[in-house]
Amino acid sequence: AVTCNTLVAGLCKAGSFDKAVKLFTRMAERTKRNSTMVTLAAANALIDGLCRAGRVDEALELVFEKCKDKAMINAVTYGILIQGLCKSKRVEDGLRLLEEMSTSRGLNPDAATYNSIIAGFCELDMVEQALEFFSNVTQGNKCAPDPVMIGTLVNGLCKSGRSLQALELLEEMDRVGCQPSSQVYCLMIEELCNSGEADKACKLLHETLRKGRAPANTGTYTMIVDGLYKTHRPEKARRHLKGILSSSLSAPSVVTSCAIIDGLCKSGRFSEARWFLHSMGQMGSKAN
RNA sequence: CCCGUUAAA
Repeated sequence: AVTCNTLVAGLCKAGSFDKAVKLFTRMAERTKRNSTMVTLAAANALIDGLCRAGRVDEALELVFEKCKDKAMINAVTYGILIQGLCKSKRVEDGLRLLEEMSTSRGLNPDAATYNSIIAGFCELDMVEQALEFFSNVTQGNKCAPDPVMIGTLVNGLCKSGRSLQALELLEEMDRVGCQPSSQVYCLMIEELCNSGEADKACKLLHETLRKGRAPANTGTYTMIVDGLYKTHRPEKARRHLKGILSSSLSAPSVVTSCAIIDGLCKSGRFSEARWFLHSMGQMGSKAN
């Protein structure tokens, strides 16, 4: 039965609705007793498939009108519908559903569901409302700040040209022990470089290296190196690059220093690359 | 336990 759930979900994602529905009905028929959890997961996958196909209203109708069985609705069902609404820019409807699920069904929204709302606001260029919603949820102890929410907000703020505010949020959340994925740091660094704040980007990279959350791709390093020399005096650029060599608890890894040298070479700064290699030696980092 | 959330290459 568990594999059937996964299968239904997979068929939906692959766009084969009919097959998924067929499988689902066969599952439902065979279900003897007490496997409501199992078919619930499959039903949710189907609802999600409908939403992703842009058929949110059909999904809503299915859940709230055609389905009399309360056991076939859980918090994930609501989460899916709320996401569906938000993705079709109907955040207000999503909020209504969010309200309903706790007040009239006693279901608790989780971080994923709250995040759908935040993402919905961002998509509508309503970052201000997204931030307000986020602080209501977290300050009101409904939900702890979540790494995904931070990612959503950072993305939203950056996309609306407020990268410095995004950085502030990132730092603030870091202080309360909430850090997003390395992809989000990657995005943040890119945005900072593009808005002439390569020095801040470099500092952030330094932080992520210390925390083991550094972006893994070399493109990020290239951007920082390029940005540093483009927007700052060479002395300042060197100081920032040196910052990565020093003051970390452990020496930078071979991949880190390689990536920096790579970035210097790719932007044609060969003498700077030689300088960096030399500095590495002075600071006790070995090249390979 | 299985189903839903943001994100770089």
